[in-house]
Amino acid sequence: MPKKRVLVPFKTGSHDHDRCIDLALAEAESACRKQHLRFTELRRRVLELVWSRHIPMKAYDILDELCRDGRAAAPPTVYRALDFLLTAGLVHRIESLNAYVGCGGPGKPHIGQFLICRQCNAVAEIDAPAITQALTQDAKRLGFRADTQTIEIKGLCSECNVSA
Amino acid sequence: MPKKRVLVPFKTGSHDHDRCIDLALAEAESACRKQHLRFTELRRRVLELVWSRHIPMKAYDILDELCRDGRAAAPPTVYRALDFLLTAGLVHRIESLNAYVGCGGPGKPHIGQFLICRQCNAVAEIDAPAITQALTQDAKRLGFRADTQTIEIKGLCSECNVSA
DNA sequence: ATCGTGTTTGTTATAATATAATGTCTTTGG
DNA sequence: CCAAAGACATTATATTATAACAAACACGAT
Repeated sequence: MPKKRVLVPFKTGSHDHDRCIDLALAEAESACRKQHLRFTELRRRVLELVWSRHIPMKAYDILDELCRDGRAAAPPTVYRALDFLLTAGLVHRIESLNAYVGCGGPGKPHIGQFLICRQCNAVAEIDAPAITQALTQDAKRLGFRADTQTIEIKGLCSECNVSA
Repeated sequence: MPKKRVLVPFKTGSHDHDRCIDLALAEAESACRKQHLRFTELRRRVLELVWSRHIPMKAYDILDELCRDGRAAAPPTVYRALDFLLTAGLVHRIESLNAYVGCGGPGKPHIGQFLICRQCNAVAEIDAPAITQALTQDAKRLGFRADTQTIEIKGLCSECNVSA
């Protein structure tokens, strides 16, 4: 079984976040080229906005930013771009927040598990195949064929834990 | 470690569903009495509607039913009742569907994991402490103190699997 | 019993999230 | 270059959820 990995660690502290963004955009560019998907200016910008912090971004916040860019933008503008990014495996949707985060392991298909800090909203993405498989197995025992998993854990990240 | 349990099995086939409802209402009644919570007529009716099928119910569908009852009802009517039932541990919210299902193990605190059929929408609730604990443990290794978990698996239930 | 207090419900309004439908423009492959 | 498909713009509307305040009700203390 593949080993557990931390796909996106908590990054609440200061770090060179421009590098995170640049890396994500470069990976996206390359992933899209490989799959013959069009990584348009709009999609690139939306992905950049999703990655603008290590916290989930809401669709309407992204919309506001696009408008601030001076771009003609309405809800469908954002939702279409997000759909594309979701389908391309470049972002994940956090169901319990109606919000979106950048995917930490684009290219390699995986089922992400998310840790979400109640306090600072920081999100970490991990990939624990043992859990994925255990769930799939448990489901199978009930005759259920699992195809997608939504796993979102809320709590306090290490920094907020200390300060709480 | 407590053993894995099926709290609510798939019940797509025919069964005496009135018994499911009656049982759920009786358990709710008793749980509320124990905790000195008011199980009002409205709350009882909303719980009954949540349990009306083994599929997730949406807030506005519940609202429609309340109106059909002839009751004065508006969105807050439903959301307040649902909040109460959620807090009392009598229903669960399915985040990925914005919908609600009856809790299969009220009284005993637990973290439910949900299996949701894409085809017929049937939902089963299981309680697999091994998974809950593995996730809590993985989180802990990142300094994250988990307090709630959202686990929702989509796929095909046994019946839909056969007919698909 | 009844008064005061906190809880529950009613009511109106509005916020937040998401999609439908249609037309135009752009890209791409032939 | 042209045709077809894909991407984007635009308008309207559907869906989900909460804020704010008033009225009704339930319960304990007297």
